[in-house]
Amino acid sequence: MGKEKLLLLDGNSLAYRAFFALPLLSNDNGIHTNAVYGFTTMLQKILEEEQPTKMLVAFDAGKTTFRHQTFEEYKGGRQKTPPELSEQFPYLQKLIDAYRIKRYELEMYEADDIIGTLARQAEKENIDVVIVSGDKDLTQLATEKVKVYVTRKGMTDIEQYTPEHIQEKYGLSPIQIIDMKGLMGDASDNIPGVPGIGEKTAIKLLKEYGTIENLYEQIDEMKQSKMKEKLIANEEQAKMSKQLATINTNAPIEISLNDLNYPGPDQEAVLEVWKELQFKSLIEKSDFEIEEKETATLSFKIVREIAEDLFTDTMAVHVELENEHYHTCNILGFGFTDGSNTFFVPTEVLQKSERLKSYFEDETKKKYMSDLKAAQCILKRHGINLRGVEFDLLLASYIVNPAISGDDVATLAKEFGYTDVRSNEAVYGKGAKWALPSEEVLAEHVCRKAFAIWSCKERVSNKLKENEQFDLYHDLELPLAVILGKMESEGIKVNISTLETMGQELEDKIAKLETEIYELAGETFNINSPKQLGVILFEKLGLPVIKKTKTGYSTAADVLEKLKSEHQIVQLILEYRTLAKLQSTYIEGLIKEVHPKDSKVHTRFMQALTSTGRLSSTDPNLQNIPIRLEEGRKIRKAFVPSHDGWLLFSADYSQIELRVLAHMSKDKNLVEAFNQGMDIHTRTAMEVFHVSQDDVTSNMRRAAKAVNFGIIYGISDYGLSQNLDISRKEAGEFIEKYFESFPGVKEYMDNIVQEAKLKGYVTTILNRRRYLPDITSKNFNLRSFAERTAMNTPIQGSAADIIKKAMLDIDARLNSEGLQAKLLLQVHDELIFEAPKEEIEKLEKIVPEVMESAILLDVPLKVDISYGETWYDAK
DNA sequence: CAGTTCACG
DNA sequence: ACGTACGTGAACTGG
Repeated sequence: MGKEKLLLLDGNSLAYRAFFALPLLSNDNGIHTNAVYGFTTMLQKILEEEQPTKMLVAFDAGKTTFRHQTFEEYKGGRQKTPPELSEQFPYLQKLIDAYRIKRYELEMYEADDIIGTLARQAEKENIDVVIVSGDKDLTQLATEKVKVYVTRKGMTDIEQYTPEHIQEKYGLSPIQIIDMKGLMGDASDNIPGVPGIGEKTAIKLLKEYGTIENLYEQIDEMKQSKMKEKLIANEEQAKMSKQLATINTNAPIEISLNDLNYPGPDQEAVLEVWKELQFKSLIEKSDFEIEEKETATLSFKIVREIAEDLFTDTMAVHVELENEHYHTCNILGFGFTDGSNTFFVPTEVLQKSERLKSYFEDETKKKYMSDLKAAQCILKRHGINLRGVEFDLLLASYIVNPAISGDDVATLAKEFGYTDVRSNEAVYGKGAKWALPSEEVLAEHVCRKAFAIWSCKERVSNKLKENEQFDLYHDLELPLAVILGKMESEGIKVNISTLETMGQELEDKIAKLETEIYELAGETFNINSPKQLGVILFEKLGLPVIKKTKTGYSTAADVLEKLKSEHQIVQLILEYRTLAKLQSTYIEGLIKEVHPKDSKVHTRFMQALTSTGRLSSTDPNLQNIPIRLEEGRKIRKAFVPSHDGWLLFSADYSQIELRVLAHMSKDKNLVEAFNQGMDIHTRTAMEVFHVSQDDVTSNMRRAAKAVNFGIIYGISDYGLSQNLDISRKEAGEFIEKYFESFPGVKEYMDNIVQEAKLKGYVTTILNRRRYLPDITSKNFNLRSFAERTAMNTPIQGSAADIIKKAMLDIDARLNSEGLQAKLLLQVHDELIFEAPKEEIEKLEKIVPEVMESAILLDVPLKVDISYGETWYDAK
């Protein structure tokens, strides 16, 4: 057997050291990871260099130790362990266990004493010892056989304290370190020492006298000095300090050297912890075999004839799509598994087999999927009504953590520790290189996705239950996906010729503006290029530079607005921008999205994307169709009902976010304002400007409105000053006055930021979560951003909860009333329907009633409705 | 593919 | 002292 080597680590001091040495990293779940990361890098390095045969990480047990009996204030005045560090200890322990390294702590003793005791025992057995710590306290243990390593700056930079090194550095032997501390004290442990004696003096004295005891025996011979007086006056304290600094090498440990054998890491377990903490760089460069190992084999069949009993009662089902545009693309195949039987069904079977179709439509056959909405929509195009979906990995993952990015099964499954799915890119290639692989390869890929869904279901569901989010997922998002799918499949009709006519007119106007702009500029250039435009405005024409971007001059609208009076060209550019935007995005862009078959646009509502719980809309985005300016608003004339004799019907929540704020903050004044049914901006103006309702000018109301927005966004004086174009001081005064009038809001905002710091996340009315790891950042910008987010997300997210719930309720109600009216669009606080004229009267009553009672708040919800022949007229 | 701008709530 | 309002998507430029 080779030479034994014992490696002893001081867990607490290393964790502290790493925590303060490294920036405050965190994973997607908002758990901070820097201390564990630093510890890991140090550990990896030391394992490689030292190749120990025995190992132990020692921890401090509790607050009080035997040293406190000597000196009550030992380690007094220490800052409490920051919560960002405390939360890391469980992970640190998990990691150490994964390495199969022994951990130990002992009541009333510190890690130092455990280490000292074991070091001396090992020495007697002629075993080499290496001690690693984050501070120098342990250097007193250094001998011929015991090396003490202390980490410097980073974590992997190490200073070796051998007796020779200590001799060189201090001119003392290791054991004299204790005497040195006795004389000079140690501020971090609150060891007093002798006041007025520092490192230099202590070393000088010890070189002469050897030990504190010896020094005091011979002190009479010392020549008179201030120092001598101090030493005499503090003899007791010096001796006590030495005692405190002395590591106990005879601690009553219940662990022996034989228990410390180190068998090497459990690589799989270590990787598991690294993945959880997202130590991506470590995973990549680790020589652990796991990442490279072949994914576990999965046996599957390719099924072309559907037997009667092929489908079991509960299965994971995956519908593989050509691309993300599920309203237009093809199905590539189907994967199924019930955990023991896994098979692939080629797309063609859909035409041939009634059984496959009825399986999808059979409500009693429970299906676990990922992105049920996509499957529902594409199957609908094949005349199939998907039913019985009980689990959706995409939605469940989103509820667990909306920050999880990526919507393919491989990425999602990975989040929950299942890695045996290849990326789509690896299977198909990307961009121009995209190609269908052989059926065998495709089948395996699709089957693996189904298997991944099956494997993750339990874990994700448990996580949801643990977070008390199962209801949000199961009773809100899951049924909502079905409704959104219906809305998307239904689509909204677009009158292309209306758009084309508008496009013609725009083209003329844009051409005219172009010529005028070139004339005023004295040359032609690309007006759409901020870079070229900047040169014209700020160099050639010499206009004052108001704002800069990273890359040059800002030519954004708010800047140009301020330059209007400086030069005629500015106004023309603003007009050009407005029209060019309409033309490219809303005329040309929209026309491209109209399906020729039905003259409709079928947007995709992204249900697992935003960090607040809102939906988003793409291809086309129907949530940002112009309305604020009349020119743009006319675009809405092109959106029409899909049948003659039908109308578009719109219902929108009035001030939903401020009402949510009133509810959540319970601010008396704000609640009262809504209960009285007042115009909230006017009311805010009355409070902030101390005037009566009749004396509120339109400017005051405008300012008050901006303040209200600011409150929702997580107010800052700077932001408000930018918005209102006033000084920061004035903006600050507005805010102050607002908070004086609505103290409950102030209190709520303070509390929510506190809560976010404590828990690492904020929640909405229906317990949707958003993690905010940056809330404890030392970086002002990151932290401020997280604080504003903490204030905004519960408001924006709760409003999203409310309208989502309303969509479920309205869908149920339309069905139960047997109405033909169809919900088509959602625009954050607004629902758009189409309905036969004859149903309008009913809708006028039903829709507000249902929306207003979706979730009951401490203040009433108010819904305004309108309808007309086009979306434009539904105003 | 990042940066800028601008449309919406 | 720090330098931004919150949440999105699309079009365009230019490296």
